[in-house]
Amino acid sequence: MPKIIDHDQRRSDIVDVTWDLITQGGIEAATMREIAAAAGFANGALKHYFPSKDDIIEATYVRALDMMREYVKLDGLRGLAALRELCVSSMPIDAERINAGRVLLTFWQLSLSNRKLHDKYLEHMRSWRGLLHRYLTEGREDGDIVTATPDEQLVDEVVLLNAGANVMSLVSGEFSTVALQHRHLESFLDRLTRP
Amino acid sequence: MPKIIDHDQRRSDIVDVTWDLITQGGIEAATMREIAAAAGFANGALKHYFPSKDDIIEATYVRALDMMREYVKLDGLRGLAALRELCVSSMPIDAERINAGRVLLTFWQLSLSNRKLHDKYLEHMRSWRGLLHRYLTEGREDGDIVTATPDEQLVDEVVLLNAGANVMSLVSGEFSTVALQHRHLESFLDRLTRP
DNA sequence: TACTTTCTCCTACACTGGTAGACAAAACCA
DNA sequence: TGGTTTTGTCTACCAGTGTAGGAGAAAGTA
Repeated sequence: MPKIIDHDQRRSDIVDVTWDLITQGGIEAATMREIAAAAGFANGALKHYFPSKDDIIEATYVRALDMMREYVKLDGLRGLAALRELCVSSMPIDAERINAGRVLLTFWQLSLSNRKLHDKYLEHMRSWRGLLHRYLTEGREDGDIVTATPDEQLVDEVVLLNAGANVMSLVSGEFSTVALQHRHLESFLDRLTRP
Repeated sequence: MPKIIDHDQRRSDIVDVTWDLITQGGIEAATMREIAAAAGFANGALKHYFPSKDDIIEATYVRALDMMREYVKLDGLRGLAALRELCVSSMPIDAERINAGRVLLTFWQLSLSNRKLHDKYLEHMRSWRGLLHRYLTEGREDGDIVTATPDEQLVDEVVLLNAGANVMSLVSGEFSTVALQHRHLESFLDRLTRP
């Protein structure tokens, strides 16, 4: 019997390395040779864990979407409080999240010519928007949220602000600061509580 | 004397073609051979008009930024009216502008590893934000804009909404519709007129 | 018509990418 | 200890890429 390797762990390590490469040098830096070298292997070693490069990329994409979910800690929260937590923790407010934004930017582009990635993103959006809708509804039930603006518009506004913040924190971070992001969110949340 | 060619016209044609290729297949589709073929030439014909591929890409980038400026028709407008025009016409509200968003998405990514492109974008942002600031100031002078929210925050909100809309119209256009974009802007502009 | 300059095409070159396959190394079981 | 199967290395291949250079075509002038 041969050497025993935890394949899932290996795959996870490879995705870690791919993530870092994309973070630092974009998708162009994530070549098979680079990924293998950064993971401490020679060129052909990855093939036992991923059939092709596309599979590595896809796994890294899934990691990015999962990570956005993991940031959110909603233990027991509901309504307006949950909404606040969801919004704050999905904005690019620290170095790690800004890196995640870079990965996201990469995959937005890839998903425009890759149906599988695109479908994954749509599913992610559906679930994220679903959460936002739910907390808005709860907030209205609790009487905390009383604005006349329809929920659909509110949800979309959060999504646009989030996507915009992810882009701008990368591309013009000297203008779109973290402090401004917090102000945007406070302004948004404040509006919810007024008719 | 040889055949007379308008070099500027040629360069413009080449940029047109490159634009279309990026629009349809992303930056990967814009290879020298593809660009030449789509422009009706053979491989080596481009070299008389652009020294290298990077120069074609850069020229296409400049075109993208110029296009965003050209959309805006501010004949004689000032203050709140000018602000409205500036906001509306820079959102991805039709097919052509959505295509421009795709080009923008490509260049956001490129500018992360290309100082020259990055500087160009920062300059563009500076001028765009400057315009927004100016119209906000005028609007306050005219008494149309009375909100207590500071201008810096308002400017950044427009920028984030715009960037987010550009991304989302490409990646999840079925959620972030053009109708919603108009609603976001109306909501934003309406807020300016209230304390 | 002949000449000169520009433009265009074609081929080639150096390089990089993903992928496949042969072979060596390692590790566990009998 | 020996054998078997996985794991890892190395080399090679093929398809692309940007770029350079040379040969020919085109076009205007003398």
